[in-house]
Amino acid sequence: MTVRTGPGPRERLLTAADQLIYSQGVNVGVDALLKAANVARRSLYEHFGGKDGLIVEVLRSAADADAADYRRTMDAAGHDPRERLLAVFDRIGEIVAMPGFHGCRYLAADLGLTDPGHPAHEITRDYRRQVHELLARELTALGHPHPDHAADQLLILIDGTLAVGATRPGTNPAAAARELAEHVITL
Amino acid sequence: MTVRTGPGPRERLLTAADQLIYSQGVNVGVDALLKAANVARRSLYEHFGGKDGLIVEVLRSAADADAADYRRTMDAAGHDPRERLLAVFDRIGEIVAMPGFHGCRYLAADLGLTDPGHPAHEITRDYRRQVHELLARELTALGHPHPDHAADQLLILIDGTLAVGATRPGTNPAAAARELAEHVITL
DNA sequence: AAGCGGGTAGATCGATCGGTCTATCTATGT
DNA sequence: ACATAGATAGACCGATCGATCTACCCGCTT
Repeated sequence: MTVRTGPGPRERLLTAADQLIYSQGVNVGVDALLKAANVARRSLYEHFGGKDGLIVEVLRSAADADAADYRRTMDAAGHDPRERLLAVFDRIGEIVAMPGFHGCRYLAADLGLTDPGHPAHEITRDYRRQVHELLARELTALGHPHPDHAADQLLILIDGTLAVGATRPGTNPAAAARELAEHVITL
Repeated sequence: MTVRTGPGPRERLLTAADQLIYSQGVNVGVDALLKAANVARRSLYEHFGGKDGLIVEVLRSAADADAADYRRTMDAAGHDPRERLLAVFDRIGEIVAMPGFHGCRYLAADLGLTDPGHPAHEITRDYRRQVHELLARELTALGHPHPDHAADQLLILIDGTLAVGATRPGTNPAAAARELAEHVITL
């Protein structure tokens, strides 16, 4: 039959760890993760080799989801590269306003994992490169003279918005960043 | 005589913790802090009441020092508000380029201390308010129509620069941010 | 000389950390 | 019917966490 079978331990661990690691930081205890996922201790080490492996996999799938979210956001904004880029900042405005938001999870992971050799850093680096390329592509389509440089600037605005959104609640950093993004785009 | 007496245990703990907490994160062990400061265990609890008290005091003194650094940077740039504001981004460029830099310590503290009630959050919040006011004052002197809003934007650029400087080594985010800062100022 | 406050050194506490282990249960395939 | 793979529950490991405690030592005042 193989029906009515809910998500397996690997899936449950990933989704539970995704939420718990973001809300509690990368230093959450293994016990808390297992309890939240309702998974046996052994399953964690079978599927991920350890806590670090789980962290890496959580970040990887989150990065895929977030990159897809950006793509979806841009596609929903039509074909004009200007609109597609500005839509990203509108979307970030929504993200920052979501309850429970408290900063960029990738920056949090990088800051929380002291060891520079931790494999999680590669994931976050790749994710940023991916977003940068996403932005640069639109800027190129826009005919921007320096798409790479402009993408750098948009990335600064994005990271700044996420940081300010986490640390200065009540303000609307996404709207302020969007204005600057318009200036970056308009050239 | 009371001479030739080096810094006391409180001073040593503060300076050692300042470096160690930034380089290792707020989760450094108490043992590591004591060892780095060459201080008896008891002294920590006598002077700061515990690890949390030490963290708070470290952040407070660091915030004072950083705010003073911003003021000094602006004063060294002369009296023109434009020059004074742009000098901040040049200074941030230096900071980001310093060996061992790996992000804004205040954001790292906020992200590392999960408990929203931790007293350290008040310190970081006050620091940001302080910087915001510093920027807004110059913008007002510049005759900017919306100094508060512009200060918000400069703060986004600053936080974004620090984040990108930490996560995308090799790039020069301060220079890119400075261009956008010029646009914010020029109105 | 005596007393005292501030400092050091280090044992010790219970809790928790990440990780390994054994034992048991269950569903599947043959 | 039986064997096997995958999952669970939970004991257990050494290490480390933050914090408390005792014992000692030094320099100062009186």
